Amino acid sequence: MIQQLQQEARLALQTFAKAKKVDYENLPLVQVQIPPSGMKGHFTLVLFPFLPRLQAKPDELAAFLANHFIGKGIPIDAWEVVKGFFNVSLSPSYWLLQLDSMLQGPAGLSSRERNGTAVVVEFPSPNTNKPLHLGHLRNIFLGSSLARILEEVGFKVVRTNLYNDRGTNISKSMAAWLNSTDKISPDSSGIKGDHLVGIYYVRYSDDLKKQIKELVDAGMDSELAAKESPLARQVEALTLAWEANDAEVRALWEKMNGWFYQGAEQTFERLGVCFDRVYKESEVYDLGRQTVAKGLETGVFYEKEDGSVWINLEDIGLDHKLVLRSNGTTVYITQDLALAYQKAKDFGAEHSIYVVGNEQDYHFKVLFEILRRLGLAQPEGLFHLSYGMVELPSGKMKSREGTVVDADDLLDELKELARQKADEQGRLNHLDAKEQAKTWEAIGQSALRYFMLRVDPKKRMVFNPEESIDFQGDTGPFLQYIHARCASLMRNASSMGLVSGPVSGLGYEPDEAELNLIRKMQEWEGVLGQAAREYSPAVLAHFIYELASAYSGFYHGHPVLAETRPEIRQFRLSLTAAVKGCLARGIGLLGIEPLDRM
RNA sequence: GGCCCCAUAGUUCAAGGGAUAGAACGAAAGUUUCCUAAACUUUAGAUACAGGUUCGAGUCCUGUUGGGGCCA
Repeated sequence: MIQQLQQEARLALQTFAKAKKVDYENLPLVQVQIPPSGMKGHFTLVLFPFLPRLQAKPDELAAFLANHFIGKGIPIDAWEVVKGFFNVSLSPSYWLLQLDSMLQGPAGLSSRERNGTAVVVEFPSPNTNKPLHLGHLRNIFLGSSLARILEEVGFKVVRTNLYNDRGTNISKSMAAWLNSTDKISPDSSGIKGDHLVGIYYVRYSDDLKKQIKELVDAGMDSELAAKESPLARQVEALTLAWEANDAEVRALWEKMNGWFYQGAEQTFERLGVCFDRVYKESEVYDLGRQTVAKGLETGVFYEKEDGSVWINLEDIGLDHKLVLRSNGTTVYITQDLALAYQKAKDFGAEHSIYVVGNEQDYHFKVLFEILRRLGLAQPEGLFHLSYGMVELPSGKMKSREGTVVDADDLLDELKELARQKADEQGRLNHLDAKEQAKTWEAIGQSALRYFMLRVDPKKRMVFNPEESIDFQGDTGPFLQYIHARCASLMRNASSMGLVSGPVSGLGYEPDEAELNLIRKMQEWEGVLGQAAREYSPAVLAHFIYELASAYSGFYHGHPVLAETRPEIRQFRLSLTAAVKGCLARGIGLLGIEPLDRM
């Protein structure tokens, strides 16, 4: 309806302008909004911008528009003008018909022109030397929710993941493992593989610190000590040996990475994500050299005397950027070039989205520019979904200070919290143990997911592990709760022999709260489109909360099954069914499994 | 040193250049013989500072301060 009002208003204003003999071709689009609560009307058209241009008074313009709308069959019931705001109300029968069509099933999306277009979404691309942490969770939630949203609006989505499985980081874990006397494995210790690799990584850091301190105490410069310590040298040697294909080092590397994959995949499964294609840095990095060689031929890159290869990006306000070291080893961006090439070959996708933290903004600016110059990508098809860092109240997470919030631990804690709450209130006693456990998990995850997704991806966010996540108020469990209540109501209805159905023939005039709910649901398509356009699940998250909250208010003041007048009872039951469907769909797009009982 | 991002109630988050800046948590008060009280209702409380553009600025521009990030 918003679109229809906008289009018709445009036509009407053009006609009006013609009659006034003023420029009618460059009129801006009319803003159509929802009026603030307390104002009359279902929709607002903002007339301010047109008043001087059309030399008209608000009343005059509003009357003209109202006439036009009515002439076009838009069921205007009432309208009024407040300052430059033109508020229109539609007839109750219009809203009842709207509800009927919502009950038919999911609102059809009109923007089908994108149908079938492929888009690659890459996330969360972890290093293989440490288990997943809070930051990865934000990444995963964003990536997987965005993938669902894009599918919903008609894209064909390919989910990819890139394991950063080689180089200094994993060498550090390997060094610590080699130096250890215990040499434990996941099988021997029962420790989850990714955590075990992380334990050795931390051990490396601790030992390195000790070695550096000893050297510094012996009088060495601290920078030199960091380079010259035995551990640092060992790591360098391991990395070189890996590059040289040393069989022993490769075997150990395979083994420890294998531990990591096993652990990480377990966590992915718990989170309900799976990937269509998994890349490993070790498999593509060599291709990077070829890509650089090609770029040298075509003059995109240039070579310095020492043999290192660079690109000059001064003309777009960036500086010179290294793409290949003088010793022939690749840098970070070399591999990304290779991977982009590989992805283009594998999927030929027109769109490629990288879900990566905003500390890499500069990196992606450079990467996209290089890809463009190499002719490997259409610039408008590339998007860096740059999300803000997750911080703790004490500041950034630091592995050195042991303040990193582990993903698995956090999921466990939230599940436990959900269990405690449910137990206190004896809520899930009627379910069997398996169902109970599933429900706790779903509640815990809904809390975490919603907590992180409701924040604008671009913004950094603060996570307080002490207070953990609330289950009250603007939270995932609240959404679940409202959905479960709707489900419960529908169950009770069906045991009374009542079912939802068309409402337009009931002859009932909905009140404000009821109309408001229908109007809210009508926003679904616009909200979904915006979320997809802006790559922002947060937009959808806010909408769902508003809908849930509005229903909650309605529920308290409006008996449904207890209502004695059959037509009202039938209307409210159908309204509830529609809200439940809308909530379930929205929650699902955030990656949250909607619950029927909690 | 160069470049990028951010600044809204005590706290965590909203607000396509439009009306009286919305929620939630926390604080204060209330609601349960009634479809799930993880709920509902009410009260108090905010746009860092200084200019500018505009009919209209939390939003755009400039500067200042404060915070964060990136730079083989």
